[in-house]
Amino acid sequence: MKSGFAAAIIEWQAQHGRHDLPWQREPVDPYCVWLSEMMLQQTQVVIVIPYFERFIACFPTIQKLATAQPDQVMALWSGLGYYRRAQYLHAAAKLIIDDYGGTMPDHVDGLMRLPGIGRSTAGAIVSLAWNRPAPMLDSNAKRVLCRHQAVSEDSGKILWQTAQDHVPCHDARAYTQGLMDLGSMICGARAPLCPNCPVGATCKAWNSNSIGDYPKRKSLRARKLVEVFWGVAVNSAHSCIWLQKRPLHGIWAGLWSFPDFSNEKESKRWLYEIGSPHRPVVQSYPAKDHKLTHRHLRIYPAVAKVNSGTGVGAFADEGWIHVADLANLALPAPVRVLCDELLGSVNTGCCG
DNA sequence: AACTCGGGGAT
DNA sequence: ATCCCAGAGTT
Repeated sequence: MKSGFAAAIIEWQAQHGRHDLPWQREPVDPYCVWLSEMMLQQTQVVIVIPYFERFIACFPTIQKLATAQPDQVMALWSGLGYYRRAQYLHAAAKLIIDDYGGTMPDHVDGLMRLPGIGRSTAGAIVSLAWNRPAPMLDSNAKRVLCRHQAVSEDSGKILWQTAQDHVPCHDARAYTQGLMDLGSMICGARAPLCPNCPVGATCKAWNSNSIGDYPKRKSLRARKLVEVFWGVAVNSAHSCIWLQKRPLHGIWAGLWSFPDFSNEKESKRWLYEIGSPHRPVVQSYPAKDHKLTHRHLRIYPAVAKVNSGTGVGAFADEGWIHVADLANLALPAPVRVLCDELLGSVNTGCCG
């Protein structure tokens, strides 16, 4: 259908929307659109751009990604969070090469069979990559549609139907991009700029002066405080630091971090072991608070400078890591920060 | 329906 | 401090 709503969004997007994002470069590459959608889940454009540029420079095609080492893929995701997304992306790339003849599915159902791609991401990819009609319902679209239709229910059924109903037959790319641009630039969560909105004339929330009621507030739950004790062994003479790979389930699955213990005594005991036969001086570092969506980590690093240990090139799942290799390792954000404080600049690298 | 899974920007 | 963000998968 061709509604006035869609037409207004499309026209507004052409005039005021974003046209210079890295994944919009012509000719539009479906793989780039897919990568961007994966990276953008639950985060923001300004955060993603440098990660996207590094990733696409290293893995410019699905083929390159499919044959990449998992550790290298994870390293390029290091700091971005929600690391399962990187594993899904990598697994999906392999599926496309091995089972799909190297061709990305170009329809919603096919895309949704790939790991990490849900209904919204599939719809975004179909419309943005191939300019074909498909509904998309990210948080921008949700907010715009909730307000425009004055929908207070949080159940997805109504909103998905609404999203489906508004998708235009033509210019699906501009429409989807326009919904996202509008949600981020005009119909924002905080202070919507309704007088500038291209669909304000038909917005039920705006016209009933009840913009603040939509979308419905999510009830937030208190973060649980979790105390973690890190054993941080540093060999300054060799510029290396001891890290181990985390378990494959739970927080920071498969990323490299410091050995963690449930109390300070255990972390210090471990430091004396790794430092033997010398007896390292263990100093307690200031606690670091790291807040996640539903946890509040209070990290107590115990730091010891030890003489044993040198950088090792071939490691299994733990060992001395040279400062130069940290750039190409998947480290959780607070781990990279602490490495940086102890050894100097440890930025995320590109390729090896 | 309720959880899990990160991190940082904006106010 | 609090809220939010181009969500998906599991239980």
